[in-house]
Amino acid sequence: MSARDNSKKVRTRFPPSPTGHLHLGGARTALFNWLFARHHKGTFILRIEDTDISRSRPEYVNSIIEGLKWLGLDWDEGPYFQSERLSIYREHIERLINEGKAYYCYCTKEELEEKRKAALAQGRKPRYDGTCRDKHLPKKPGAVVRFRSELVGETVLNDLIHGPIIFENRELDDWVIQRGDGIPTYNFVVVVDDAIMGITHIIRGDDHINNTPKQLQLYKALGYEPPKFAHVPMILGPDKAKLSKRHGASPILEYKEEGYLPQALVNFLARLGWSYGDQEIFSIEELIEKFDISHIGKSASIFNREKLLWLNAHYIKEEKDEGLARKLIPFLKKEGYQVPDIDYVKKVVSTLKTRAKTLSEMAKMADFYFLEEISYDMEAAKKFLVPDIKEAMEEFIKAIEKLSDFSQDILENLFRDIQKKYNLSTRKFAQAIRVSLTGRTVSPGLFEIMAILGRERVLPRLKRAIATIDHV
RNA sequence: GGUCCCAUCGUCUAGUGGCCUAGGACACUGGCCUCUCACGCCAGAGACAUGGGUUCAAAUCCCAUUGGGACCA
Repeated sequence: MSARDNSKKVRTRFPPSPTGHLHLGGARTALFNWLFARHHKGTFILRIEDTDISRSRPEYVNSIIEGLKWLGLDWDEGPYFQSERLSIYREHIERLINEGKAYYCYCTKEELEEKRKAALAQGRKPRYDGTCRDKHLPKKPGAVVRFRSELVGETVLNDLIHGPIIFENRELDDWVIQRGDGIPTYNFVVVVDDAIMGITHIIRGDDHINNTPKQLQLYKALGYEPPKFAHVPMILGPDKAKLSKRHGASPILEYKEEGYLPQALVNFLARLGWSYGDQEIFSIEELIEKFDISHIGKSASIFNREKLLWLNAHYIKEEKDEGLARKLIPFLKKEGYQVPDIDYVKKVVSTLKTRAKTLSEMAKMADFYFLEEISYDMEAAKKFLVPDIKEAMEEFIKAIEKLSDFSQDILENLFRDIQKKYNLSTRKFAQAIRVSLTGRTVSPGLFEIMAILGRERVLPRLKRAIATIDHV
């Protein structure tokens, strides 16, 4: 068969269950699988694990897909839906039963609960006692199907990240592979799908390590060759507990809303658990080229928003004005500004890109470029819009009115001359103008602001500032 | 409770027995640049969980302890 050929070509998968949005942990798992597949020129598969019908929601499927797309993680096959593959699972269950590798079990929940308590009371381990194991019971509504797991020996998982992990078979009990309602269980379905889809490498969270021996025994019973496993450490919150909402583990798409760039997130996620010497910044191409499982660490990592922010700032600085302007426009609109043409936004962006860490932050900083009438920060106005600068301001205005060329250099020369003439400190005069134009004491360079705003917006603001001097 | 995993600066990490007086990055502190802020540049502080081994030599190998996490119930 072609199984041998297939074993050469890498096939990975990302199998989210649509019971929630795509979060950081899932996104990183997806990224690692994607990178591994791309690195080896293999195939990346998307599979939606929606067998839990009660908790699965179509809107989560959409959200996950959109999240992956935004990050740029494209898949070559799928999305497959497990809910459409139930007959495949049923066939496999029947096969196992016929071969005596699985059996129907009539034990009720209550009975099992009692046995569990009894075992616990006697200091024994609470595991299935094998009541129905050798009864060869026929199918019956409500009966579960259990896997006949091995009683002796050991199952070893040769993990690509952790090395060999040995499990004593006697620690495993006859676990349920199909519930009373006829729905196969997670550990069963995963194995069947991965085997049928020819998955060669499973990269997943190390919270699955303890599931693996069960799955390994199932591969064996089913006669499929198991894939290679790489169990990646988890991402924890700042309190070292499993990452949850209150840690900022918001859905991936929320990062988009907050003005993060996908490259930043990808770079951040890649470096969380994986490293390449001292390198911190990686383009997608570089990640594909350099990614390997052997440099994935073993210990859990904590989500560190500061570093994400730094990376985002980095990619904002790196992005071309044109592209950045396009990305910024939705954020400007969200702030309620009237947005003129893209050329104007491009200029705005060029002055803000070293100052903002996110696009939404940038939009907020940009208010004075778009608002018709700015509002003063009262402290700033009180401090800098003072009588001392009034005359100089008036002369500055007059000079500007006469200017034929409203460019940065000209404006700066003019500013210097007047500042000297009136013996004002650069700081004092500049801050007065800054407050006049932006309402604040912090902004991009004065003269670039003026050149962008243009004379028609600069003059009224300066005049208004003079008028307020007497009132503040 | 049982099983399993993990352990280097606050955080992400480099490190695969001698190159380690432990390197880089974020954050932090100081300085330079400067019209403010930011960017940039320079400098600084800051870690091998503990205890035993093994070895001429251990962050690195082994064992125990402690601490964290996950899975199964």
